[in-house]
Amino acid sequence: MLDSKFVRENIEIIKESLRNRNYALSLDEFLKFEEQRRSLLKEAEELRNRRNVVSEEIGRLRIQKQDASNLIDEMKLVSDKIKAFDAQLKMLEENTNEFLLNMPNVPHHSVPVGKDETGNVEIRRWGEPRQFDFEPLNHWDIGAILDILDFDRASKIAGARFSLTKGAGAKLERALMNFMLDLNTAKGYTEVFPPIIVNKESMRGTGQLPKFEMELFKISDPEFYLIPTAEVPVTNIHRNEILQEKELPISYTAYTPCFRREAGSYGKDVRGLIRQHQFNKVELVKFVRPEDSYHELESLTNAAEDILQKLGLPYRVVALCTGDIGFAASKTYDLEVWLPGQQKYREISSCSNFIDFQARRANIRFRREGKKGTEFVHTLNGSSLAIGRTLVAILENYQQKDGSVVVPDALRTYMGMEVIK
RNA sequence: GGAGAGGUGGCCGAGCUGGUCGAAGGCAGCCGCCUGCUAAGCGGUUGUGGGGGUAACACCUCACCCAGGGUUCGAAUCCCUGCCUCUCCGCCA
Repeated sequence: MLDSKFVRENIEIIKESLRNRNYALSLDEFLKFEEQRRSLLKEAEELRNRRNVVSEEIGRLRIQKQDASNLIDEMKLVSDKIKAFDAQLKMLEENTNEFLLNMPNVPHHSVPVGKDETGNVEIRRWGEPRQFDFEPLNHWDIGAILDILDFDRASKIAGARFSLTKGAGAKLERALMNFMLDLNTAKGYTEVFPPIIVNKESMRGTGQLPKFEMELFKISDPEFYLIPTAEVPVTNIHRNEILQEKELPISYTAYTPCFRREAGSYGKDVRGLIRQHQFNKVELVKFVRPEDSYHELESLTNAAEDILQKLGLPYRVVALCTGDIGFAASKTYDLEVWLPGQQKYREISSCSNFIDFQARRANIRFRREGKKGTEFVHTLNGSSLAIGRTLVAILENYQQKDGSVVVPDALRTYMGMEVIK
């Protein structure tokens, strides 16, 4: 969420941001309501002040056993007026708040301007796509040959866009989680295992609600949501807290299942593991001082890249442009892994700096050493990595002519085998 | 699922027969004094958010005693709803 004062005082910046993000939001109504709200607030507060002063006087008179009925009558009227003001204020506040909750973050000046994913900019590449002396297969074909992926039965159990891993496939999934968590904790990230069902406040805190309800699985009675990413529960660990400067940066890593409706992606990636309603992911989350956040974004992105490098998977780093960047993010790098089955780089991680956008929604602040008052922290997160897609990348990149798959060196102790066949 | 207790400032803890309560007292923190150092002791001070104000402070004001409603001239205190915590019984991985 943006600061309403910031919006009021920086209309041009906001307008440009909305234009670059392809958002058709009019600020005029917001500014009008904001103006009304502030002038009403002032009047209402003056009346409250009057009531406070006179009520005290009434108390004094009663102790002295003097008559205060005329003052009480007057205050009845004042109280009625206050109620009327409050009702109006409440409406205006709901309007402006609703507006702010639906307003996206302002992209950092280093974010390339562009209208969709074609405007994204490649920053660097690592690794060379392997040259095959045979026609590389898709991961679902490899999975079928090795009998480690079973989509038919998964759809019987749950439905479309669910998967079932089996044998070495299931073990590979577990090996990847452990490998990633071990690597992350060795870098100083604290491992947490949070709830994967959360309340509305948490979803609002990180920005999924109110705007993206359609993308979430919801449980009613009682009302809960399944998390679409560990970002939600982990960032909300510190909701409504004031942290000490010396505690920062706080770094967490978490493995969780993730659940997404994938509404509106009907034609996309219908086969295979790429786009599932349920998938596993290891996430990195950081809480940092404002002046450190862009530097920390680089460090967090490097941590995610390190996993790909240790697995020997070729990838590239892409800076998302203003038209493709997420609602809450001020800057995002996507990591895209090479998939021989598709002859394409596909997203496997997304690392973002949210600056104070989530912190303001979730009310996560910190106090500077020796200074009065509080400031919002900056929050960041990134996948390290999406497990299912990593499994896809391994199957496709390490496949052999005979249909077997070589286990990357880094995973052999976790897998207890060198080849899946 | 049944029965009960409770949620107050960084922490502990009073207030809860409605008024002078942003809230006693203690601890912790900060500033100063004192003893040759340390400890103890003495004095002062220390919440968050909004609005106004200032060059910036100061300052003025409103709100906040789990959350949301209600009663009242006035609510931390009374009433209702929700959430959470704890104890006992039952049930269960």
